[in-house]
Amino acid sequence: MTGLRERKKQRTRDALIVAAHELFVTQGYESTTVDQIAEAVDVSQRTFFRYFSNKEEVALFVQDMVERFYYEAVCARPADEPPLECLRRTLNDVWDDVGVAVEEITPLDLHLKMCQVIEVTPPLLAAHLRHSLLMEEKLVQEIARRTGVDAEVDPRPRVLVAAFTGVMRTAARQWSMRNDASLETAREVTRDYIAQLGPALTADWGRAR
Amino acid sequence: MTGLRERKKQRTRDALIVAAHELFVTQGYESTTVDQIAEAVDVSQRTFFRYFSNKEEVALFVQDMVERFYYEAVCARPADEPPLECLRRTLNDVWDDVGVAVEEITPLDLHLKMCQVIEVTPPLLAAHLRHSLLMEEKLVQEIARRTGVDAEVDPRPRVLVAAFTGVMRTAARQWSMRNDASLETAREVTRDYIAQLGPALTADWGRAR
DNA sequence: TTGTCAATTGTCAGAGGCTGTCATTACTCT
DNA sequence: AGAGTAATGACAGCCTCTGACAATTGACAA
Repeated sequence: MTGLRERKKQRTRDALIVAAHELFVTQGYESTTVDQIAEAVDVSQRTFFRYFSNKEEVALFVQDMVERFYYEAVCARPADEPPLECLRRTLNDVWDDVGVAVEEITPLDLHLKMCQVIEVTPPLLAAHLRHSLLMEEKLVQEIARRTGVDAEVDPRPRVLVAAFTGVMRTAARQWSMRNDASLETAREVTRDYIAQLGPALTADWGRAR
Repeated sequence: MTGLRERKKQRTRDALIVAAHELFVTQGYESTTVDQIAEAVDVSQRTFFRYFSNKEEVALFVQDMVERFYYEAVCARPADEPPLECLRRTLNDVWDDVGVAVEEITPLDLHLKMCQVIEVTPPLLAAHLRHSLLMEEKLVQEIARRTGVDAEVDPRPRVLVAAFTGVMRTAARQWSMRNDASLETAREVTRDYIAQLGPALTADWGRAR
């Protein structure tokens, strides 16, 4: 099924991603031109734009893949789990597999550095947030399906997902600003933040954590 | 205090905003060129970019103002309120004043239509989300100050704000997709969604709303 | 009022992102 | 091997955005 043509395309795409990310990480996103990326892989600029509809897309490609990965893991869960627990446990279970999936395209190291670039580059951060919002909507539909409620009538699926992903994003952001950017610390920070979701909403913040 | 020079600038800026928003609303954001906007106000394209650093900025100017407005209202609140209550009540109290403040720049009608354009225009939505994130960070600092905790150590301010603003955004999004886009319905939708924050997070969704 | 200074603007040139078109090259399939 | 299709390269061109410099206009003091 995988003809030479398709393998070649795959390789070009991956090469573009890795070359682009390396340039972004070393000299910054905005001061890297598409011409440079194309030249690094020895294709024309026009070809670059046939693989990625814009410069943002190549920067966010791996991130988007990770989010799809998480979404699909949620869908594969037993339907009788309480919604919040489902989101939380998926996060925990899926972590290692994500690392493996990423490595098939780009070195994990490079990806983690790229995550930090995304956080500090306004147009990338903006695009990333928008992509996350699309994924949120898919999660809403899935949670609604699992619980048998209609998301257009009952606000709870949207509210739950909004709150949960909001906290996840915050954790990711905090993690990205540390100097030890490893998968392990990312996991810990995220777990800690999610655990605070309940306490943060209660009226009384009396005793600190 | 307000010399002729300054008044003139203000007028040019407002004219650019209104002209831009009218064009965006009628013919779409992406198919409106900066040249068209500049021409509508009879200034050069270069002058447009002296008032707004990019095309997005003129589209989001009023939105950003509204968010600043909310933030400042939060800061003006008594410090002994529980954090969640503070965010919730501010929302309720500030609503009418926002309408008045907007009218000083652009017709309220136009602004509400512009809100819908933002939601359905990818680059605008992206930039809007990013701006909201910056405001979130300011809210985090304010909540941390009021409650006397350190946001770099205690995750609760970030978690609370992330959850709260996440839900607010969701409400805004849902509202924007209705056909009766009035301030009043926006208020109602938002209030309803915020009220569901507690119930959505509990394990048992047993009885529907 | 008038002259000087500073802020605002217009004009021009140019880089960079992105798209349409068309000829050329590279695979696929019979 | 040869027809058919997909991928690519090479232009040309639009639009966003920036730098530089000259022209204009308001502010303010003499």
